[in-house]
Amino acid sequence: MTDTFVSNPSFFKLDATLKRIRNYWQKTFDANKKDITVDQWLLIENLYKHKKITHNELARLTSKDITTVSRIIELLVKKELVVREGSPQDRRKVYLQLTPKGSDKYKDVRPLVLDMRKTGWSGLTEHDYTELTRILDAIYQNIP
Amino acid sequence: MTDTFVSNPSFFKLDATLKRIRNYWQKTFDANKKDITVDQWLLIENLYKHKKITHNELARLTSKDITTVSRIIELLVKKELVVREGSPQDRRKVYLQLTPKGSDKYKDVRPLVLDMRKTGWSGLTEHDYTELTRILDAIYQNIP
DNA sequence: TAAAATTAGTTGCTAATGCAACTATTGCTA
DNA sequence: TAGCAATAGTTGCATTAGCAACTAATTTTA
Repeated sequence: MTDTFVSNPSFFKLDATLKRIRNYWQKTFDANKKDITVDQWLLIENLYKHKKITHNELARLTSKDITTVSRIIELLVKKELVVREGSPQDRRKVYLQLTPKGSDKYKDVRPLVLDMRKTGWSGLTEHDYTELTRILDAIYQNIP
Repeated sequence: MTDTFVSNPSFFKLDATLKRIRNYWQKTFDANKKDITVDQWLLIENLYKHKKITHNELARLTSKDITTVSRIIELLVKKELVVREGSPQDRRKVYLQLTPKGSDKYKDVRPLVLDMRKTGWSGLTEHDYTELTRILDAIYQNIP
């Protein structure tokens, strides 16, 4: 790998792309009055798939800090989309679950998300997706 | 593009990779007592390259909101790494410039950044870099 | 079994993000 | 030229991020 290559700002491009996607998603949520943020959506998506998990597990699944998860969940509880339920076996643990309202929110928002993913990937191939995944995974693994 | 493909969480992977990189950079800055954040570095890097620019131009160059730039600059001014200088021609404009201390900071931190980029890309080829750039640019352009 | 270490989660703090609303200045236009 | 629109930047607000320090509960170990 040459020096000119190394000096190229890939971090910046990653950051810029992600910000653009995040912004597009948020604007679409807002325009459709979904009353939800992008990261709140990510948590709801994972809670829908995994039914009943703890803050810690949700943090691992979403690559978020547990403090961040804790605070986003706080907001979702206030919106009555999530309930917390202490574990009787291990009283340190708190299980999280979508409420019926939370499940409805998931089903309501999901089509929008699929549409936006389609938009982002239009003109690109499955091979492109494989390549992106491979390269990002490699970078991820390279970092100590 | 198939539906299974579209439902794959590329946003999440981008987010996770970027967070990992950012975290690695910040920890390296901290371990070497550089007293700087990743985004503060990005602004310093751009100010070093462009010498004398406004908040607006810096925002465009870094893909940041102008309010974000304004506040990060505030911190850099407090650290005496940047000076603000009003334009006599257009009194709305404020030009930004690195102080000598700011230039020194750039030269001091830059080797660390080059090293970290090398680490992130180890085992990958220039073609991989080209592919990543191409795919991210395509996604960026796809977003309305 | 008592003490120490680990684990789950919360709270305080600082920073980055982006929208809306605001001030100040400049440019445009009727 | 008076008035309106556009531009540059700041401030207020809510959200996400992550580290450190903390409480509470459980597990390990001496």
